[in-house]
Amino acid sequence: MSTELTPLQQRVLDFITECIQDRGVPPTVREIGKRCKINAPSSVAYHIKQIEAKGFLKHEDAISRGLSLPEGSDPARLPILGRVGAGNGIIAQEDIEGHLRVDPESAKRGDFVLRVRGDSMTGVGILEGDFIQVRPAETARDGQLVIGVTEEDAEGVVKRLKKRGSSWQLESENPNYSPITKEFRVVGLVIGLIRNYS
Amino acid sequence: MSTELTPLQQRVLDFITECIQDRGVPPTVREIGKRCKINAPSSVAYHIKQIEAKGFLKHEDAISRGLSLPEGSDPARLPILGRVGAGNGIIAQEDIEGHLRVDPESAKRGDFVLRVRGDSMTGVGILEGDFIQVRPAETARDGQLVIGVTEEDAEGVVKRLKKRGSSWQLESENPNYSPITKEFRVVGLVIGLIRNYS
DNA sequence: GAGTATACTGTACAGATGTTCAGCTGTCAA
DNA sequence: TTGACAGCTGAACATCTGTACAGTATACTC
Repeated sequence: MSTELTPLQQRVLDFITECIQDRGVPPTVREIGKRCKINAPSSVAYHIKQIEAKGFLKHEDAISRGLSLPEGSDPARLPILGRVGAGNGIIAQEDIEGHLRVDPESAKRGDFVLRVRGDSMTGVGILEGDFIQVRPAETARDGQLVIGVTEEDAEGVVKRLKKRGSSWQLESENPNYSPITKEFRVVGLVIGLIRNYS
Repeated sequence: MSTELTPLQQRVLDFITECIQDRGVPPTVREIGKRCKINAPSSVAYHIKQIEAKGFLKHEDAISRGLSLPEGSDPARLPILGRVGAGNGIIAQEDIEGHLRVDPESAKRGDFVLRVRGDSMTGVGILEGDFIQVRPAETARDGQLVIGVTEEDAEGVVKRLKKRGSSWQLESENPNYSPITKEFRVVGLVIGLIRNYS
């Protein structure tokens, strides 16, 4: 059995998700059939079994509307991987310090969260203590906010990637800091920011 | 009719909440009756009507398990209420423009999200387009970031509440803006910030 | 051509389910 | 005592609902 959903199964699952999220109540097999142009309730039951077997659905037998979305369909749970130096900080060891949940629409598998340290990016509203959502990537475009790592000491910093002349560098958004011009590597893109005022 | 729930109604609501959150499927009137020692399904229906009338429940008529928690009961899913002027903007009509999910640990019932407009708060890293998580409140302490509304035109702005001498004012974090000294009202506290880089 | 798997259809049915209705019980104020 | 009201009961009912079963159609393999 494939682990992928067929287009029809996807439509069924989409409809179930829509009902649960927008209406709060899961649909019945007949409601699904009506919406997805499946005439027999037993056909719908058949598909539900398939979808459940593939892990995209939880189904309680013999309970009306006994459909629910499995764990992890809620806000995506991203690991907090340590602090990132926005000044001269460090991506700490990859110990997971905790988890932060974010909107699943803006998260992809593999994303992680870093905590900002230092004030080198205050010019673009990235403050000490902020959580930054990072999407692993090895390349980036000119001007993007990235997580950079210098070869020698594996420091990790939030910076803006900039092309100056023929060479690339990592620039701060704070006049007190000078750009990093020595060899570095891009390890991820900054795609989100979460801040908590306590 | 009071706006408070009776102890029994609270137990009924707790059970419904428990079912929805833990099992994913709302209970039937008979399941509620069994758990809450109410023998007649019609009694349960009676209580459900009460609870719904008090605004703690949504109930779709004649639909099995047609119970769901009203907007805002899922602390993780906050309504986006419109834009908030960080410069001279406006809290738009309370139309819900969408939803944003946040970490449930940092959300409470009643929280909502506003989108920042303008650049008056860039000094503290609040940029145009950012989403701000707001907790409704009518009072705040000196120095807190708040959502303020001026009496005359119901404008809503993100500002810092400050006491200057004997009077309070709303200050921007951008030298280009002057403080709001005319009469205003605090409607909420800024407790979080979510930014998406696209 | 035979066999098999997948994706359905149509029907039937037992049980679940929301709702209605008539009536009961206790409390509280007039 | 009376009346109003909230809370509850029990029975009945129409409908909803998940499931089972017996088939059909198509595609693919052997």
